Amino acid sequence: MLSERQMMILRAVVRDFTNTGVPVGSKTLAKQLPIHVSSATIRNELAALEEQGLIEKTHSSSGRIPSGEGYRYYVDHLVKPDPLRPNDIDVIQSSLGGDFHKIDEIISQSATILSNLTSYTAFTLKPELKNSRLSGFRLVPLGKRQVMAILVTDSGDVENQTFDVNETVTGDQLEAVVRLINDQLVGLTLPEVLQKLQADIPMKIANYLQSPEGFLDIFGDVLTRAAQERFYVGGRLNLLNFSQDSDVDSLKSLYSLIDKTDDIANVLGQPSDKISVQIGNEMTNDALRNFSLITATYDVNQHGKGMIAILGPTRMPYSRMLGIVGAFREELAKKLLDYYRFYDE
Amino acid sequence: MLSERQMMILRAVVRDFTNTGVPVGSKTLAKQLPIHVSSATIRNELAALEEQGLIEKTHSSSGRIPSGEGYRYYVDHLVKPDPLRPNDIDVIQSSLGGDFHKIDEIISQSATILSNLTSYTAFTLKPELKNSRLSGFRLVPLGKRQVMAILVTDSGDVENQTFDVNETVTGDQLEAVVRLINDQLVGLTLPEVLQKLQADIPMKIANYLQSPEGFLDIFGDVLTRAAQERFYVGGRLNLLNFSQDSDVDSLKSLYSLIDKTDDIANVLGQPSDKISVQIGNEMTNDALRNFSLITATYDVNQHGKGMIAILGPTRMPYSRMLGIVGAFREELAKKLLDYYRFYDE
DNA sequence: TTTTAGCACTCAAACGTCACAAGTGCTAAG
DNA sequence: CTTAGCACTTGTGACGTTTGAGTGCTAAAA
Repeated sequence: MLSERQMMILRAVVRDFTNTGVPVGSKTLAKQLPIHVSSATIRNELAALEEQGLIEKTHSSSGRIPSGEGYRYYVDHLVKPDPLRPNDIDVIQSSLGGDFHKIDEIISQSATILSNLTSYTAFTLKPELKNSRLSGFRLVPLGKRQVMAILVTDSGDVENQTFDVNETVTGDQLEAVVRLINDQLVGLTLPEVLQKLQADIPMKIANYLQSPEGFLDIFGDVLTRAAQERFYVGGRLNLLNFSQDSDVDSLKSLYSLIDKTDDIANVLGQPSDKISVQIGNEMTNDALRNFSLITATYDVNQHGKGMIAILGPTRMPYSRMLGIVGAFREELAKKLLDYYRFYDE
Repeated sequence: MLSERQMMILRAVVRDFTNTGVPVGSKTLAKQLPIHVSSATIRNELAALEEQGLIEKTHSSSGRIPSGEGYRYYVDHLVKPDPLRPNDIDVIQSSLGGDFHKIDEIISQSATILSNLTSYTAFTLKPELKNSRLSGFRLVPLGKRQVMAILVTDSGDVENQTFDVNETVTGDQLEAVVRLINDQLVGLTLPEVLQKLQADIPMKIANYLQSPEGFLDIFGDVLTRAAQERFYVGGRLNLLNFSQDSDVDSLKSLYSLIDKTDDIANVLGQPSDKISVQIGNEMTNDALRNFSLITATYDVNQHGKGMIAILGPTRMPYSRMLGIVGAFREELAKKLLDYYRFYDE
């Protein structure tokens, strides 16, 4: 249990250290704090905080820096999100203000904006597609042997893929297959479609194609891709700013991490309505030891929920970052609702 | 003009320095060289080479390192490509052996292979499309408002893009436009198509659509993208290995350079049948000061020529790298000819 | 004329010493 | 409970020394 004064001191330690990067000592704190106590008193309190594992020393006679637990306590109990700076508001307005023709453009642009605002690396994830429905399927013959499969969902997402047909398949056959798919599967959610694809569809298709496996593979492929969570990353290069003393190896593993959709999904974790902060030492991945991750969901009502996140050094100004993430999720939700309203009408 | 012995010494200096990274002195050279002379003699020769600007000292009493001009002389006159290591041959065979369904897959995979072989960053560029021809165009209505434009070339490339039609356009109108395009433009090379698009096509289309601008934009867009040179990059992260003392800024500019197609095209320069080496100081871009670029074309007969390149530190083992690039261009050409043979038949 | 041994000289890198500044813990008095 | 005072610790940076690799030059040898 911390006293009021200890909280005040812990808050000051975190704020000072995240701003300057220098371990903070008792004298500095005594000057900074609103209360009037001597540095010796602060020293006693610092010792108490260290006792509880909230702060630590870099060497036996250094000032204090927050420990992982200290950051945790700070973000859980002591921090309060900063309001946006006027300048930041401008940036959001102007970058998100234009006309977009695809959801993906908005989401991808958002990653860029977030990374610009924070000067960290940002991730955005479009609203989950689990409950979007198949609204159409086409097979378009392109030439001698190539066919393009196109899949459209009711949320306006389009996924396509070209493939080779190795045997001679007639246009009539293709049309029959397309009609079958559209009759049987349109209107179902994507997971439902995937399920049906395992069940009765193969037999029905066998009426029109002698070897339906190849086709089913393609269809399953493009379907999975459509249903897959789609990540966008902004400000990749900003990671370079925080690689202490050019530790190339950990940088490399960091980059391979953020380029793998699965891994990132794993790290981001489950969506929750609150803005969540993960401190480096709390994350399983070793490459993230010196980083913190702030994640938040945004809510587009019946169109589902998406996620935004920023990845920066553990030593980041949390109040400002929480302010940015909090405000941006709202703006993004608004923008997307606008977009859907236009698209649905 | 260099004497035989001077050439031998320069070659030894470059080879030793590219291997060890340490400035090389007269004693080391005396031991290494096949001829039997004292270090003092070598010192005299080194002074002569320095006189000519081919080598230099890092400080007044250090060993010698090759200058930009020294590297140039070395690659122009002294180096001879190493034969591939058996291991490298295996890597190429197994990575390029499988079945590919798109040219782009082969080219992109090639960038990865090259970067693995060299542990540098590799670029690959698919055979130029300037003389490939438009072989088909489709407009596929996807839903209330969305339409997908698909363009196919005779080399099997497919390019597509979805767009919104803002007014109510009937399926008949779309079909008429598609028929017009296919009648008038199929069989022409892509540059020819682009040219016609500026000339008489707009008027003809105006017969079917009241405001053809939007459509022409889309068509031009997807056409340009199809005709555009397409780069693939492999081993991006390897650049991190050569950033001396974590010079974050130059690293960043390096990365933004290689992510911009236009800039890269610029740096790679014009194709030439010989394998070409550009030494850091010869390149205009400052971020490349400490790098060298080896580029080579590969030739797929009537299907045009493409390019491969590797970017590594100026201090790279040129003989080995030239061997790899030389061998790989052959393998790639063979593979592509195989691919086209299958596709064309 | 070319090569070589010898020698004085240069410089980076490694190392130890020293003083300094910032900070701590502890004690004893307020 | 707070604070002044003090001894103690440690990173940092300045400075001088030593060491080793390498150079240029000179004069003798080939």
